[in-house]
Amino acid sequence: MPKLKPATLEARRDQILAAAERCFAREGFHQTTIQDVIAESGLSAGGIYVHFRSKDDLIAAIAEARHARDARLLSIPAGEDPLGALVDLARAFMGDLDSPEGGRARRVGLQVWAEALRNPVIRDQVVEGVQAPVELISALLRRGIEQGQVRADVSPPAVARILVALFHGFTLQRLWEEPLDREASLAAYKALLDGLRP
Amino acid sequence: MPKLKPATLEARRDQILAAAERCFAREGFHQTTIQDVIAESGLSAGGIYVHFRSKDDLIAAIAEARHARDARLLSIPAGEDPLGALVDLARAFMGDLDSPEGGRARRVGLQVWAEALRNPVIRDQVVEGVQAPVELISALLRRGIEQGQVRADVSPPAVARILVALFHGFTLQRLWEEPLDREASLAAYKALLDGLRP
Amino acid sequence: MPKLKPATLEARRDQILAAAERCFAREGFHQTTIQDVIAESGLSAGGIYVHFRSKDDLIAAIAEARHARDARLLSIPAGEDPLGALVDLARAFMGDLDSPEGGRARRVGLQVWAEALRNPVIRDQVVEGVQAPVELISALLRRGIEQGQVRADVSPPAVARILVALFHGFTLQRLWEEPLDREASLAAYKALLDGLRP
Amino acid sequence: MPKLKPATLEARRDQILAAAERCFAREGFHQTTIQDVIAESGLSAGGIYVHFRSKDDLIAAIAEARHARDARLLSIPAGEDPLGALVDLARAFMGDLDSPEGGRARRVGLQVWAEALRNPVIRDQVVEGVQAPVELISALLRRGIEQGQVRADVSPPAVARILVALFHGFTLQRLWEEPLDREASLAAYKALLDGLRP
DNA sequence: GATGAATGAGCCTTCATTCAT
DNA sequence: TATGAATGAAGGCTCATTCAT
Repeated sequence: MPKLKPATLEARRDQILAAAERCFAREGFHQTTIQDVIAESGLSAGGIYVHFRSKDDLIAAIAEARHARDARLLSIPAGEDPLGALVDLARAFMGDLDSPEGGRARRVGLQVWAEALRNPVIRDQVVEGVQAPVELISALLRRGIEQGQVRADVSPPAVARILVALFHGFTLQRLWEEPLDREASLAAYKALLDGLRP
Repeated sequence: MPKLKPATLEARRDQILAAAERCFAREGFHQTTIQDVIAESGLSAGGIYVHFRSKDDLIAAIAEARHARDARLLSIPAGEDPLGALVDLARAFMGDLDSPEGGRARRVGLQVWAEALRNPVIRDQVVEGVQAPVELISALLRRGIEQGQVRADVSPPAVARILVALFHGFTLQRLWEEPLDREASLAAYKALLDGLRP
Repeated sequence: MPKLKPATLEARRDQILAAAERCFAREGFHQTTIQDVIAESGLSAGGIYVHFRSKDDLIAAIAEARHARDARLLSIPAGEDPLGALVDLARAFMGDLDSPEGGRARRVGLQVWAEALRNPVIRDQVVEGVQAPVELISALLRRGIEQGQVRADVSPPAVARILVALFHGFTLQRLWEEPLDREASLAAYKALLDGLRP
Repeated sequence: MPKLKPATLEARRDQILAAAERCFAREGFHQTTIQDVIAESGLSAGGIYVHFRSKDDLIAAIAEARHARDARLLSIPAGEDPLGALVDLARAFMGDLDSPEGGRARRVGLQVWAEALRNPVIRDQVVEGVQAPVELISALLRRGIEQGQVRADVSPPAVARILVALFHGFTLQRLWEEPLDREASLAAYKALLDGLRP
């Protein structure tokens, strides 16, 4: 018989997660101290530990949240034209990348990518997070092949992986604040996609 | 006027850098302690500080070394066929990625990419490190356009950026030890490059 | 004027004390957390503080309870034979020591003995707890001297203290789970008591 | 090739142990903070950890030191008269108890006795520490039986255990600063020893 | 009265860095 | 120069206690 309503508890947890995300986006996991999160969240030292067992637990929760967010982004479904859908996907992706929330998520995402090298749990999460877009794009390509809009001599999953890699790499350049011309990038991307036509 | 021969000094420095690289590849910058580097290098605590002013200085040196190494990789020159050169480039890149030394360098590289978000000096280094391949590939593409092997309606630097992004993203997937079929990946890459033909 | 019936209040208090005794017997005063007592008692954090002002207060209550229990054990009265009564006393003492409840009480007792070094209130309690058996045994010995069953050249309180010391030391060995042969110990004890005969 | 001479290192270790003993004698193991030991020793926070892995390690070392000290006290050998030797033993024991150093050792000893209930390593040490005097006294008694100075119907180890218990219990009363008359206590002890005569 | 989330002082420990030898 | 014991400022976390519900 909990004293606070579960919703309130959940809200507190989210409050901490949001504060942690801001901190982690700013300073990275290991340069952020629990004190930073405390200050950012407005709670007290012990308060964090009511909701998270340890700093690592908090990091895991953040990684998990980012993972869930990425999955949500993929809901962009395909229309009639698979290659057009791939362009739409890129456009949506770029749009999210430029939003403050998306930018923060990506900054944390890069920390997660790096952390995946040391933490098997996070690694599995990251790999699983790659799997989903690969499968979505593979499905689009398979449909394109069936419909004769995509050449039949390419392996859909291999191309899908390459395209996901392209998105990831683009994210990196965006995070480093390199001068990216969005439309020129899209045009270049479309040119490459032309290579998939029969 | 150092008492030891400069060569000996340089050797000591390299010994520390090599040890640090192994540590950083294993645990990341911030989870690696100076004690770890000391143990790995076989030197003493004070000994490190003769050659590096601080841990940050050591990290900067490692980042710089990685930067230099990347630049060296780019020496693969282009032959007559620009698009063929892009394939050669990818092949060389993949080969390096699979070598133990290259793998370690990339693991550290991912740490550097993440660190670039917090450290302006490293960020500039990383951006500069992207610039070089972008320019190399741009040059290839420009030549291709001139020679009529590449369509004229694409922006060489934009395509170059996209291709570099693709390499970066591919590196990530490789580091996460996802199951990558090298030849299928190359075939997919070649298919995309076909989109650049006139 | 409490709203709950005093009996209920008392029962809650005893419930907490019983839980605390189990915890203290297991882990000692300072290694037991209030959380441990809460978990053991099935109550809530705040619930403890309705009945005890602080952890120190709880420790004091436990020490007091042990003190009261010890006093109750002393009700073994003497018969006609003072030296025989001393043997009966030892037998009763050993019996209690071997009971689960007595064992737990002694484990806490040892914590109390240690705590007496730092806490004057507990020290006074402990000293008072020694006083009682010393006086009981002194009285027995005095009677023995009067009746000619005990040699007259010994100081009853001094011998009594020594005998109480013997009991305390025996308790220690029992708590450390050393291999003690009860009958052999009693025989040795009786032999020493023979030294008190005229 | 250590920088400081091993002797210096050992001295530092002893300096910490001495400071820790003073603290532990004053406040007990768990109420003493590492900060207390630091302040008492004059070292710095990290300095402790060069010589001891953890607070528990420090406690173990103190317990070990006490153990070694106790063993040293036992070197009082027996002369011709076993019962006389038992009196000498008691006298030496009391003398040590009254010395400042011995008092401190006993205060820590009581903490060790209590800790033995929770810590198997310390328990074994304590049990071993009891074994030694038991064996010494057993040997005395056996010799006494052989020489006809001690009655033959008692079990030497059982009596020895009882006598050690007596010493332990006496120590407790001394630590609680109860009013003990040394000569009266010795007389009472001697009276009990008379019970061992044939 | 009871609950349990929250508080915050303080604990043990780490670790980059220094400096006497 | 090299050594490694020592420094001391944090860092992560605990836990006795409180108080809004």
